[in-house]
Amino acid sequence: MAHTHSHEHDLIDLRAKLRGKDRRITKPREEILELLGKEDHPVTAKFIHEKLSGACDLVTVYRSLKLLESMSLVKRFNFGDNTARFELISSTDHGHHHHLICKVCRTVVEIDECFDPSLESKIAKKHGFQNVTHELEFFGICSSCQTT
Amino acid sequence: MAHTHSHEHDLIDLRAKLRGKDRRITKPREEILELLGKEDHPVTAKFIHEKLSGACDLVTVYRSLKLLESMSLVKRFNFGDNTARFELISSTDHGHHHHLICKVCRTVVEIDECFDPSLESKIAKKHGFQNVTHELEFFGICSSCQTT
DNA sequence: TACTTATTGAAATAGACTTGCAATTAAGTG
DNA sequence: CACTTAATTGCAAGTCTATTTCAATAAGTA
Repeated sequence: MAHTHSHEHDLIDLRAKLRGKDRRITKPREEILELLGKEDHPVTAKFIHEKLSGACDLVTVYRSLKLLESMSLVKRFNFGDNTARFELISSTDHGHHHHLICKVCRTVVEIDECFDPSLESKIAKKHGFQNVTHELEFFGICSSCQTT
Repeated sequence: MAHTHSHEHDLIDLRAKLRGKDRRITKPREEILELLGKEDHPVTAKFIHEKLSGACDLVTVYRSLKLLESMSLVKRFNFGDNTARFELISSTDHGHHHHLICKVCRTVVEIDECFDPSLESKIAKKHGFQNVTHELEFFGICSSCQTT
């Protein structure tokens, strides 16, 4: 999702969630969060590390992302290429949305649509599961990559 | 999906698809296909290698799976744990179905339900994509793992 | 059977991610 | 502010999945 709003809110969120948890507000964590606020699509740890160009170690990026994910500030996505991608959880959709990925050029489009939630509850009920969620991504060939 | 039918068909399929393609029918390929025919859920390359206990190298399992996938005999799934899982493509659903995975014990349930295909075509049209498909998996907590 | 070449096994390599540990630094306290 | 404590970082090393290289092997064909 495009984050056209200020990122102030995310940092305030970070501070609030860290406080009183024996966790600390550090520069890498703030920088990563700020960077994610500027991105329109999920990005890899490597990408973040390169964008931050030496501000911190790649290991710290991995560790920070894991922490931010556990605090529900960031969501992890999997586009099937053995590389985790991370996106800031927006307050509007609470991180629940999907993507349309071009199989050729890997272009990513953010998707707002989703199927009816009744399907999920139906499946949960049928198999006795609780807290059922889903991961859904679409794949196809974008207009630029179509051989006409 | 449970494969209660004979696996003969899959082997015939393999032979047919390999023939005339400068590809060979080998023991590892047949054994992997046969093993997959007996499994009810997607399995990892490592699992296959262990089940075949030394019948062939793990590298050969990876290579064979990639080949079988390219021949549309096997489908690759991703359950979000950085490990590819493979399942025989059944003739009934052409490999298109989903799973419900317990976040605690990793139990897998095969799911037949899916959302209305119109959602997919709607998304494809909206963004100018072609050949749009999707990957969808459900996650939750199974009845045994629920803390009552 | 002999030939051609796809396939295999073994070791090396690649890439994403994690872990151990000493050095650093955030944040509370006097 | 100085001091203390423990969380955090950086670096090196280690894991784990998967791929590549290349000589040896074996499938399919004449």
